[in-house]
Amino acid sequence: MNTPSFSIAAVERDTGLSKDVLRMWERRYGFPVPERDANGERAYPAEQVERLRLIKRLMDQGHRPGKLLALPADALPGLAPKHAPPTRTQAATADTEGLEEMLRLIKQHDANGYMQALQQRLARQGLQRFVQDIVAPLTQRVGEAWEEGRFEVFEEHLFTELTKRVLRQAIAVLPLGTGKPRVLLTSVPDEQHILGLLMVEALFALEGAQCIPLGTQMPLTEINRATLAHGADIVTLSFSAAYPSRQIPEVLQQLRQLLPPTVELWIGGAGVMRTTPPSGVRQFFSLEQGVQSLVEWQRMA
Amino acid sequence: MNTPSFSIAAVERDTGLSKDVLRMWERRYGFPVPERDANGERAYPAEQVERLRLIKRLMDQGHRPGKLLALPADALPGLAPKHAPPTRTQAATADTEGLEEMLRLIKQHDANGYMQALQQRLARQGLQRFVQDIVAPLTQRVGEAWEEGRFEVFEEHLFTELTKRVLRQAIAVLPLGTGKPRVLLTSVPDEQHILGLLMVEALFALEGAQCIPLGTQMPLTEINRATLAHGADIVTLSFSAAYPSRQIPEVLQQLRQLLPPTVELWIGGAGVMRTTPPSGVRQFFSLEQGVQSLVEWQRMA
DNA sequence: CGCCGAGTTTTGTCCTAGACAAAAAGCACT
DNA sequence: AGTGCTTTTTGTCTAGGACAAAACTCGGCG
Repeated sequence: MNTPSFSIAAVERDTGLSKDVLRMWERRYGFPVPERDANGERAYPAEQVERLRLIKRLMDQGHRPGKLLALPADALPGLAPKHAPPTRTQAATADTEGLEEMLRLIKQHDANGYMQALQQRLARQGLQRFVQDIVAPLTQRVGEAWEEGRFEVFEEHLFTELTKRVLRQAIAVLPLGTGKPRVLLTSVPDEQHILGLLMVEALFALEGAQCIPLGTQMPLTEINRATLAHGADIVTLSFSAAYPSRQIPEVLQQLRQLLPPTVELWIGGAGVMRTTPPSGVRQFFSLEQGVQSLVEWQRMA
Repeated sequence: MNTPSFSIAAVERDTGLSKDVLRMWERRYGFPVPERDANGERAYPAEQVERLRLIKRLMDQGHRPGKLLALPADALPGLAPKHAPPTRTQAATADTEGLEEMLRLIKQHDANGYMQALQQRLARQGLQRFVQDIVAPLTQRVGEAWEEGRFEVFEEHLFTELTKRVLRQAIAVLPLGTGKPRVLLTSVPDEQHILGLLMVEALFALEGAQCIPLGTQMPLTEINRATLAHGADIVTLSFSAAYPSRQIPEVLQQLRQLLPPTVELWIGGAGVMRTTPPSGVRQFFSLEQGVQSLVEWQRMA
């Protein structure tokens, strides 16, 4: 046979759909219907995995599983995003043509060209405006492009990796923060996106805050330990659009319960737009809002 | 009640033990024995989660679950690592005292001091020796320290995050690679450690290779697409010691089957030390070995 | 004394199938 | 167009059973 087949664990890895869900769908909707290997275990042909991947992407855009699974395979690629297109509030000030040009560089896999374009803009505009006018809108556009199927996963990865580099580099050369609020920046397990946190870190560091970057995927109990060990005043988490939003309230409540009450818990990112946080948790819808809160905090102290 | 309790999903998140395993252990060994909430679902008290976390760490050191679960809770912390202490082959040339000093900085949570120490050494020694004599041994020591319980998870995260920055920064200022082998660097899903890949990238870039860094956690089918899109000659993966070694052969075989036969597949990292790779996959036990192979490749072409 | 092969135990993952709660959608009624 | 209620949809949890692969143990042989 020429088409390799995937175990249920492999499909979970590649599509992000849990084993439970895969089995449930098979039972309920009659798709996917994997073959069985010699041990009676599911063996998914590559073609079904591909279709599952597509279904997952459409679900992330607001489509419902029941509808998608009932649809024939060839009807899927034509579907448009379902939830309202994201607001483009910042478009007025942004250099739209320049942004599109940079997206084009990524799309052409021109890593060097993209890096140069970034560096150039950083040098010209300074870090603050670079973050707000370039990186943030770019990230948003890449997210949209991915949702619409115009970007491959690996193109998004390349974009993320290169952009992270420039941001980290820019942060590294800032004068070391020694100022008032000590801010711990991280994300919870299963949330691996860090670009948003880096943007926040850049802006916070510019305001003189002392940032403690812990990377992604910290277990909640470890976030608490780190908070105590570093004497942090604020814990900032980021949730991307890809994070399962149903889990957010539980996670936040749990963490809020673990942390000392005097420590503030701030959250932001595309993933928190559609949820209301539990009490004692502060939610941000934009970078500007976060910076404003930081400045307020500093004035209060 | 003052001790928050964890759902089975939360325990999976925080300990890394799968739901299946948690239920299995309960059935077989009588631990953990969670309480039940109103719906009859498991609710793990914080104390049991803590014990599970400890058990997991000891398992990663080579202890067997059956033994650990039979042991009383207070006997666990005293256990020593089981598998032979890693070889310290490079110790001869390394500046042992300096390394220990840097570890101490991390242990004291002195992020700024650690960054300065790193930058200083990078400037003094140059990138190549910095990677080989400082970053690689440091990473190894942090791994050992973590295994022995001398490092907390969040300390390891801080170390990783700060070290990544310096490395990325150093790579960013290298002359842009345009040379012969195009090398794609990434890791498979569930493998989030990237420090090893960054070290490889630094050394490869110094040899004039053109590196395409895609970050971590690429689905296998996406690795293949990226390879084709970028026209890569070599795909390099890294497996950390934390990666479940039982899954490595399957993953490699799958990927080898997906990739065009002309594309080489190179793997390295602490996770591959104890496994034999399938045919068509090249395994590296040290950074030097990787660089040597790259140079050979260049001579052949 | 060390090494190798066979047998035994340990251990994780997969399987089926049912139950239920939370979220989303539909709908009636201001 | 909004608001509150009912129904449908959907994911996660539960239970125990089966099995294969890995790890350990032990006997025999060089």
